[in-house]
Amino acid sequence: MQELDKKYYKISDVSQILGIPESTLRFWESQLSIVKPKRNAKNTRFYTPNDIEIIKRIHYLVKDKGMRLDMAQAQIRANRDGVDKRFEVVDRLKGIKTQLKELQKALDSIQ
Amino acid sequence: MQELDKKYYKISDVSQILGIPESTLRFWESQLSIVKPKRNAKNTRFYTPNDIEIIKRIHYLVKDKGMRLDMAQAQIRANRDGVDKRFEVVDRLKGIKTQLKELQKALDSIQ
DNA sequence: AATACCGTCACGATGCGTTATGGTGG
DNA sequence: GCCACCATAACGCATCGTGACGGTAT
Repeated sequence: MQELDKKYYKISDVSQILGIPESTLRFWESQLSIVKPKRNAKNTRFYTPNDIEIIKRIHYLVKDKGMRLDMAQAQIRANRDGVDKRFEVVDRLKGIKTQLKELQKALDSIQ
Repeated sequence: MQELDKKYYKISDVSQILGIPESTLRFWESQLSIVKPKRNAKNTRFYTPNDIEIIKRIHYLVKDKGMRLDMAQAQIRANRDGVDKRFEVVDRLKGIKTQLKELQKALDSIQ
């Protein structure tokens, strides 16, 4: 996995890191509302590591999954909920794990 | 859910049932290898209920999910495995359920 | 004759991305 | 003057779907 330790990246950096042309990054930004990097006073884009992660995901959905741009965006948005639900499930499983451990202890203590 | 009790359907039936033009059904068939309805001696298409289910799924993936036709097909093919894996998981969970029930019985029988 | 299929081909719409142009700032 | 950025628009390409045509069978 790529290390993204800087706070902000220029479009040329993102292009080079992800192997996506700058023109494509600009085009995606024009089509999607999910990627809106910060700008400085001179209107230059500055991408956060999180921006880059989102772009990476778009690239995956569009190139590998064959999704349309807007649907990829919808998918990513929906996935926020999906991820949250997964965390809920994990939490419930953690609870069950605790119960099972207690059960095991209880069983061990028998005889 | 729609009842598909006949064994075979003509293209006009499928078109009417799914609300998809015949031309589109023919086009999809020309592009995909996953929908190849049987033909009679006169070359007329005859769709099985299973064919119709697959077409319904294609329609969902392409229209609702925004996938490209070929990717929708790939997804459906991959999903066969996915479904199988899910069944395996269910089987394992059934086994665990049985074990837990036995455990419960064992616990109940203690004092 | 009218209807319901068939294949093929041409056409148009849309989505996607690149290229070209001209402009600004360091 | 060079370079990196910007916006905008024109362009090319592929995908998708429809419509039209002529042909065959009932």
